[in-house]
Amino acid sequence: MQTLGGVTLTGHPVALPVPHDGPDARNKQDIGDILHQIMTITDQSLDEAQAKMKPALFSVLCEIKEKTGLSIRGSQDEDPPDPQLMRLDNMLLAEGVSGPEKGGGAAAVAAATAAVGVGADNSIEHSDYRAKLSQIRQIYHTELEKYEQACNEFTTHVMNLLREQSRTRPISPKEIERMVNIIHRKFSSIQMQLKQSTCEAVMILRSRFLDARRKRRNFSKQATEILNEYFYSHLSNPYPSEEAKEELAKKCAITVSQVSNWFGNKRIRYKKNIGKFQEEANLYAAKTAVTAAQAVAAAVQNSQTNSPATPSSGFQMKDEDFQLDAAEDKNNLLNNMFTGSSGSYSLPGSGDMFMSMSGLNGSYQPTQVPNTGQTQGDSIRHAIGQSLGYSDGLRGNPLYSPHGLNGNGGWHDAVTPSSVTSPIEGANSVHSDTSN
DNA sequence: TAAGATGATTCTGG
DNA sequence: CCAGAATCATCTTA
Repeated sequence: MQTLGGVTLTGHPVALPVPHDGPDARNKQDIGDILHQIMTITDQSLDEAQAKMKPALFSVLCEIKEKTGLSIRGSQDEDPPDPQLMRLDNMLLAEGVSGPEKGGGAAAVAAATAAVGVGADNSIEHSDYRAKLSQIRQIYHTELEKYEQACNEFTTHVMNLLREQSRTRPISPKEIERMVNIIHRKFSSIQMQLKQSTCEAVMILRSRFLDARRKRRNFSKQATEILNEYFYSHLSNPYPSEEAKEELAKKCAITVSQVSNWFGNKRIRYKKNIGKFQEEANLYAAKTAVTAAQAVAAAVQNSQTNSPATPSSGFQMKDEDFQLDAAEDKNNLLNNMFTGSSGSYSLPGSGDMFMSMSGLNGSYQPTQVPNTGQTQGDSIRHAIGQSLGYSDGLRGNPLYSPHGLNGNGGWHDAVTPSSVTSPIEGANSVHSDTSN
């Protein structure tokens, strides 16, 4: 066991050699010996001593540092998931900026599209949106990668530095780890900024995209025609079913919600000013009638060759549920279709045709038909009523309203005779029908 | 360029 | 949630 000044390296005191020869010479020699001894001890074992002391000192200092360090920033070590960061992440994922590469953002485009409702001619805008989105995505990923790389580089650098410094000052691995965490936190806050600005960019892009959609475009003439045809041929109940809407949407190359919008607007505007729409109604009534007549003729031909003549053997025409009950009625229908004694024509595009035809020349009375010949009017009505199975209760219904509008609410309520402004329409036709 | 038309949105009531 | 009503914003037309 080496000693140093009477103290062992482990700190236990030892007895120094006591000189007992001569008082002076002995003392001198003793001191010299001791000094020599000390010198020898120091020279020989300083390194060894250091090697033994240092870890002890190191751990003590680290412990002390640890304690103070923990008290200072112990609370920061917990890393609760930042709600804002989570929101940003979710949004980026939803927008297709982060997440899988292919198809990313398609959902967002679809959502944006559905929210506004767009026609088929917007694929260019779609691709534009997608291109811009992928641009944002690319920038985002490049930046993210850059940040991550920088973060890693810096972390390694700091770690190396700390390891290096740990030779000369008390730095525990735990502290290095903590330092790494701090660096990561700093970088993640930068990342958050990146995510935030990316989100902003996406929002801006999206709002521009949506604004572009807001710029309404009139439907094509063809689409309006199809919609009007449907509307006027279902005037008593212009509420297309979901299937009908889908069909119309398909035909018109618009969305179902646009069809709904259109019908909503149309119902309101028609109801507000029937007179204004009368001409249009007549036009479409006639138009539909022609197609209907053609279809009926075709059906007659068909029925004559096949002659099923069963009441339930209906046939489908376009979107409407036309049903012919008997071959006899089909013939009646054909015979009477274009033979109104008043000179007006009554064509069975559908049951609602009567409503729009009512204002054609003022002579047509949809249900009562007082001034047309009883035979003619009745036969027409009979033929059509018998031939066409309408769900709106046209057939033989004395309460049938020419505009499908009565005083009971819904489509049948809002129009009072006074609101019928058309001079040719004849307010009493409405009135008489509804009051009957 | 004003007026009207029209598609979309928002609010409200059932 | 849906339809009606009011309203907005844009497009079309004279």
